[in-house]
Amino acid sequence: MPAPTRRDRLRAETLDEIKTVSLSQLREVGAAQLSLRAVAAALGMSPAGLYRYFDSRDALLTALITDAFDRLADAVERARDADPAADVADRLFAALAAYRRWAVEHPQEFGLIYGTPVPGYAAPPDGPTSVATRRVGGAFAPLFVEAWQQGRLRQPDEIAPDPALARYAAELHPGLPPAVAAAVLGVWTRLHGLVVFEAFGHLRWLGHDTAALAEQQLLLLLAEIGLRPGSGAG
Amino acid sequence: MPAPTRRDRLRAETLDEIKTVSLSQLREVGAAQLSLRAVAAALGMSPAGLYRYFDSRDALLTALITDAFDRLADAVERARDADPAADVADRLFAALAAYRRWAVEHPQEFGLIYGTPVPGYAAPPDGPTSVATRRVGGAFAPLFVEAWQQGRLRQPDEIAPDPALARYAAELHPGLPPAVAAAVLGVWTRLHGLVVFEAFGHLRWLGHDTAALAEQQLLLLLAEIGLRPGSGAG
DNA sequence: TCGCGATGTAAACACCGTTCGCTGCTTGGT
DNA sequence: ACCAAGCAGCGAACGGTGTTTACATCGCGA
Repeated sequence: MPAPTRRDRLRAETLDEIKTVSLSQLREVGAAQLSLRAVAAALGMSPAGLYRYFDSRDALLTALITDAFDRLADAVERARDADPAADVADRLFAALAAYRRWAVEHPQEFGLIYGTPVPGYAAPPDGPTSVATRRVGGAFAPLFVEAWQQGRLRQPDEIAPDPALARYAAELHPGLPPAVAAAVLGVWTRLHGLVVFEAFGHLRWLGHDTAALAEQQLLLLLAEIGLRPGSGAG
Repeated sequence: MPAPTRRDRLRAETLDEIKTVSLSQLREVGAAQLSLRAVAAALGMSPAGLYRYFDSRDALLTALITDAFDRLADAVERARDADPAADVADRLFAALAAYRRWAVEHPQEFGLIYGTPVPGYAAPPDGPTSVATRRVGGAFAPLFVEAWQQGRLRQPDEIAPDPALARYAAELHPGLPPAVAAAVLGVWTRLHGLVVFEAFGHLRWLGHDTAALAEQQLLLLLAEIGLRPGSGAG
């Protein structure tokens, strides 16, 4: 591994600058209105110069997407591990709340990663976005495994065997029952529905402050799998 | 009310044609890539001509949005009322499944109405999109009221009082407990999370056929409020 | 020091949404 | 039956976009 030359360093800096400026533009005007020419102008560059760093506007957006995914996953993991000694129910609640909080505070970035997909485009299963998606889900999973190991995970009476679910369970933890994997998926998707509605403004007709409502829903979500935060060991 | 003149009829027909062509373009290339010039060309019109029917591209998209909302609500209501004599649990399952099915079969339209919002734009509370949103939610609500009246709705032990929730409950049915309103909102948002993930391809890493998984999740969703479809009166 | 590849630029291309001024045609009233 | 008014539609243009191309310039390894 050769020492990074001066030019390499400059290139890395410029690349970072481009992403920083693009991100701030994204936050202001949204992904749809993000303009390469405006980004270039803010950098004091010509529009064509950007093409030395990104093949296309889509490539730039893809980079922003994976970065945003990472920040979301970071936020969740940080909340999850803030108090490692806390009860697993409290840690899971903190993780869910962090997911919601990040989305509400960064609606543009959340929309970028979880919003309307481009019709023709299918993310390659090994591509950066797929990896990042699984990382977010993976941030929740250990807590479910832990709660299951403690015998505190309420599981549905019957669960039809599903190959995809079985594969996912095995991937999460050896010997993990598919029902636990279903719980991970279930809580994640349900959390996501609430968060999407709130972050995208589809709950605004309910009232301006939906934070209390959201927290209530999160508690109900956990109660359904038998976990009750804030009660020592609920 | 004067009889519609010939010009009125032609105008209505053209307006319909514009929306039809736009919709098919939307389904092909997505909302972001929908081009007025392409729509005009497909109609054998000049681009400027479209402006006699819609003030702007956004106005056209708004019309498409409200139409899509209506079709979604139609699909849900049709499934709900397909067998009015059926048990309420079965009818609710049918309604939820219709919501999912419509989204999966029309991802572009679903994305249009529930996807990434425009950053500056806030839908006016009395605007057509807000009305349409509530109509979709309103399609589910009567079933919850019915199940509650039959005493078959499992309610969470405790539910913190929330003014927005209380207002919503009163709006749905006089004397309805806020907990039931919370159930409506809860089931709706959770269903939505599952559907968004599936329709937007965020579950594709799980496997290609997520239909079985989705149906399973719907059943779990209903089980959580005490309803079990397909069992006479579960 | 030379030469090459990387960096950046200006100009152009094709497309976009939108506006403006104009031509006909439909319509309601005389 | 005719005429003025309004509506539908058009071509041309404007300012914007992403992207490509040909050309200059600079940093670096040989």
